[in-house]
Amino acid sequence: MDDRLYFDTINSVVRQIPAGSVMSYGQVANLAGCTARVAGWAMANVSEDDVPWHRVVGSDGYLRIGRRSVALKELQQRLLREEGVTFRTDDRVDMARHQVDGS
DNA sequence: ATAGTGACAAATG
DNA sequence: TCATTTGCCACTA
Repeated sequence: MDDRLYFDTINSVVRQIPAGSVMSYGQVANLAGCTARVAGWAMANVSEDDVPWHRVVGSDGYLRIGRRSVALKELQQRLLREEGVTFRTDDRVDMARHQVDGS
């Protein structure tokens, strides 16, 4: 796993997300110059502590964490709430308020 | 080299 | 509105 191609680029993009804001995987992917799947792969394999992976959510605002990792999902939700991110009753992020305008 | 998989997303039916 | 398909790119067996 030394290639990391987009790995580093994606990490740097995610690091620039301000606290209290979120980005969709597609948004990160666009800025990093790759596709949404690669962004998801990068988040799934992130191992550095300075990467706020919890600020990356699905384009529809849902916290998508595969393999039914409920604990991880709740962790993400908790971290976001600490930063002032508000959630709707559907357990999804209020994108209109917190999504970063990259374009 | 081929096939299957995945923390995605947009298009279809 | 929900379920399925397709496009996408990297990884693993």
